[in-house]
Parts: sequence; structure tokens; C-alpha cells
Amino acid sequence: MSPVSFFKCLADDTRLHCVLLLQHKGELCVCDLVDAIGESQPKVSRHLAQLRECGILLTRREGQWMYYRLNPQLPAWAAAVIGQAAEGNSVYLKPALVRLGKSESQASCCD
Amino acid sequence: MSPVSFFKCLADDTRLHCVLLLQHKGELCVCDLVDAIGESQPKVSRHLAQLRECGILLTRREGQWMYYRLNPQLPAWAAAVIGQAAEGNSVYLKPALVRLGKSESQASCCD
DNA sequence: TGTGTATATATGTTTTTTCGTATATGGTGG
DNA sequence: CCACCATATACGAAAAAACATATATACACA
Repeated sequence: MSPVSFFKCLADDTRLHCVLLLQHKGELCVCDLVDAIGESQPKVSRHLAQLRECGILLTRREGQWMYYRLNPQLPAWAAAVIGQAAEGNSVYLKPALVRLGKSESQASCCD
Repeated sequence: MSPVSFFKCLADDTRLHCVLLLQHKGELCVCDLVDAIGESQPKVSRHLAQLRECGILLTRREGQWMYYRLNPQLPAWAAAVIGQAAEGNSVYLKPALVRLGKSESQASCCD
């Protein structure tokens, strides 16, 4: 993966939220991400597909639900970039994390 | 600077080359960058202006020449991202570094 | 002041990206 | 098989980014 296409993947609000939330939470299903980010399901799904196609995310199906996670085989520099971005932008990420916490404390979309 | 706009700045070949070359060399004038990257002067100049406007680069004028460098006051996470990107992509950067070395060994554009 | 060099910007066009909406796919349970 | 849910994709429209080319600015030096 070229560095430019990697950075292109992070250069969108929806995609960056997905990546940073997954870096934080380990694994999430699409409905969790839709709730946390507050965008339409097709929009989130399209961006997730893009992140998977370029190798940043992996998926696992469980029944009706599709779980996304960071690809553990990312080049070290790319994983480090994601880690730094997550560390340095907790303020940017916080609202989505709060929404994620709320939907987890209640009956979640994927229980 | 929002993380998304920061990553947008790195999500272009010309801009990423500029940033990584400057990370490597400390300070370069526009003509050095034009030679190293092999793109037209207006194109490089436009991208440099964009990097300066978003706070990633600073400039210093010396006579006819304009020298660019990384902004030392970048947020720590952003500086770390640039560092990681430079470390992990020496292959991507190498051709430009070679061209830079050649033009430096000869009479340079800005001597 | 006038010429030459380095760099910046303006303009119109083309390409790329993103989007909303509609629809398709794939699995679950009746 | 059917109705339902979660997710994915297709498609045309709209918005954003990048481009080539021409021109402007700023400085140096005669």
C-alpha cells in the first residue's frame, strides 16, 4: 500500500472515525459504528468497504452481523501512524465514543 | 488543525514528497523541490502554499529564494506521524532524494 | 530604470471524491 | 417459502480537488 493511498484513507471524517474507534475498541459491528458516528448506514458501509479494500480493516461475519477490526498485519509505520492519531485526537473522537458507550449500556443493535 | 485536514494534506503525491523531503533535509528552496520531485514549478508552488496555509510548513525568504521547512510547533502527534511516514517509506522517497543529491553536487538552482 | 530569475497566483477545465437514494444480498426465524 | 433484519452495492448528481497554462509579483543586478 502506497503511503499516499494510506493517507487518502484517513483523509475523510467518516473513515477516520471508523479507524480510530476500531483502534480504541478492537472490534465493532457496522450498526455500532453507524450509531457512534451518526451517519447513514450506506455511507458508513461504503467507507468501511473502502478501508477493507485497501487493507486497513479486516472483517468477520457472525450471523447477520459483520464485525470490523484493524488489520494486525499493517506495516509497522502505518499502525504507528494510526496509534499516534488516536492518542493525539481524543477530543475529536470523544463524542463518538460517548455515543458508543450509550448504545452499549442500552440494548444494542447487535445483541 | 483537525486530523482530517492534516491527513488530507499528506494525501497527495506532490505534497507528501515535499513534506518527507523537508523532514529529511531540514530546509529546501522551491527550485530544489521542483528538481527533486520532477513536477512543474506552479504545481509544486501551489501545493507548498497549501501546506503553509494549513500550518505544516513555514517559509523564510532569502533574496530571490524562498526556503520551506517543517513547522517546529506542529502538534506532537502530527510531527510523530510525519516521522513515522518518513521512516517507513524510504523506498517511496528514494528517487527524489537521489535527484536532490545530484542537483546538489552540481551547480544548484539556488547558489 | 530595465532585464532576468525565482516564486506565486488566477482562471477555466478536467478528474476524483463524496453523496443520497434506491435496491440487492445474505442470514434468521416463523 | 415468507417476512424481517443487517449489510452491501449500484447509479446519477453534486461537490471538491487537481490540473495546465498564462500571468503577476518580488527581488537582483546592471
